[in-house]
Amino acid sequence: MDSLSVKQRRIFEFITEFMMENPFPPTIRDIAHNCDISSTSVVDYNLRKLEREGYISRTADVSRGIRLIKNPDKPIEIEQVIKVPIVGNIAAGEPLNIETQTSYSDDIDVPSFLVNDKSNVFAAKVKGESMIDALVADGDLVIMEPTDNPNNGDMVAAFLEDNNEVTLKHFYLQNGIVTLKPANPTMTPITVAAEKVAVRGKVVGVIRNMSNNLKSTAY
Amino acid sequence: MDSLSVKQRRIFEFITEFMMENPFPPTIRDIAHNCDISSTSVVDYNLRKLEREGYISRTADVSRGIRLIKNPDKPIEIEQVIKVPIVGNIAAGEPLNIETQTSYSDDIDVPSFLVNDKSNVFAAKVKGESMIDALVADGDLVIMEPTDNPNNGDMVAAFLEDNNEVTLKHFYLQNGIVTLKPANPTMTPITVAAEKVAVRGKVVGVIRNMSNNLKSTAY
DNA sequence: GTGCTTATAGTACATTTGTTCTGTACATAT
DNA sequence: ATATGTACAGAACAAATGTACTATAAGCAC
Repeated sequence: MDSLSVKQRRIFEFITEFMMENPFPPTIRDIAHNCDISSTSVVDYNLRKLEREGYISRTADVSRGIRLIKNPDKPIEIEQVIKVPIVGNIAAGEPLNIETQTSYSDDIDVPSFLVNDKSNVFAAKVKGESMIDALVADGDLVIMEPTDNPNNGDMVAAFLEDNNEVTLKHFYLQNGIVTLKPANPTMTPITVAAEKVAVRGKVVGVIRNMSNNLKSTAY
Repeated sequence: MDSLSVKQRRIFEFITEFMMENPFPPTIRDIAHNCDISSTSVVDYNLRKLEREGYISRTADVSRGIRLIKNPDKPIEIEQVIKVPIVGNIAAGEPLNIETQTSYSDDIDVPSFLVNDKSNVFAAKVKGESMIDALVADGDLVIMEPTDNPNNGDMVAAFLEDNNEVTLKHFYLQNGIVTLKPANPTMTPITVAAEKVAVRGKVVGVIRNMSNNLKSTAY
């Protein structure tokens, strides 16, 4: 008596479909008609069960007072898109200042599967071809999660003191020595003392927009 | 008699707020109480005006049958996210069959700025490291717009008859000869006769998810 | 002034819609 | 067999809710 019956699943599915086409939930009778149920009481009966099991929530005495809580089939998808601030540009030779998060809300909508319920992620636009060894092109949008002690193997945005530049590489720390490996195996890694490296964030995603890319990459 | 009155804006705003907190629109009386209107007929009167001006749409005889159409203050933001089907994998040596768009709706939410109001775009997942010269890594999601005659300079998914594989390259056609240039300038281009190349689609975006990338790219 | 439109109020009505009650059928356990 | 719980049907009820009608007041044109 824990899982849902066929009818309950059918009802839940119908409510989901209905709410994709309408900005309001169906009525009890809408459900009855569409799920081949002859009595409103049966719908109520099954809705109570759905509510008890936590799949929906209802507001008493309110027409269409149904809220979808969790989906029995698909994994719970709260929001399919998350707003992420664009904090600036990443470019070799220029520091990436995350603090300069000015009030102008230059946000971007990022698919939630890139962000995995982390709340403090941010985005930066890559300027120049200098990150090409990390498979990141000019104009790419890099989604990052702030951290200053990444795990080995993470792709990070690292500030190199000596070169005075931010670079995207895979991070490996061993015995106080940091090895930064490019994503492209044909390029050679960089090795520096840990004190000379400041990790700004860990890359969780890259978005490349080529739909209005007019520049002919002739070379 | 074209623009909205203060009360109409107030009503529109309340509906918006209400629908941010509830999965259903307010009733006529909800609006009356919250907008300091004493009569349901006045709400109806103003809703009719809002509908005439195109800000909302109503469904007759249906409780809470209000839909928000456009916002008088903020710019219209139709959808910030677009569902795109994932049609399969791109991998060297395997054909990319777009036709195999089975009913299992394996869709993905893509930020609309990648898709630029094109409706028939699709996505494919890249398998293997063979596209690395196009700055595309294993596991990347490639967003494509179907076409068989791309413009010069477009990044395309091209099927090479001789090699029997799909590859991502910049496309250049001249005198019946197709030149496929990798995105990475250090790699060398491929030159083939036009008949030997079948372009499947034009790449409009790339999405890379590294948030749960557990494989250590050790090499 | 008259006539017209706009904006509002009050009220009544009809429909929509959630809730409840009673009854039946079936399976399962005691 | 009796009891119990689940699942459903039908109907009646009450509350929620959209719609319509009438009336009043203010502004504006003529």
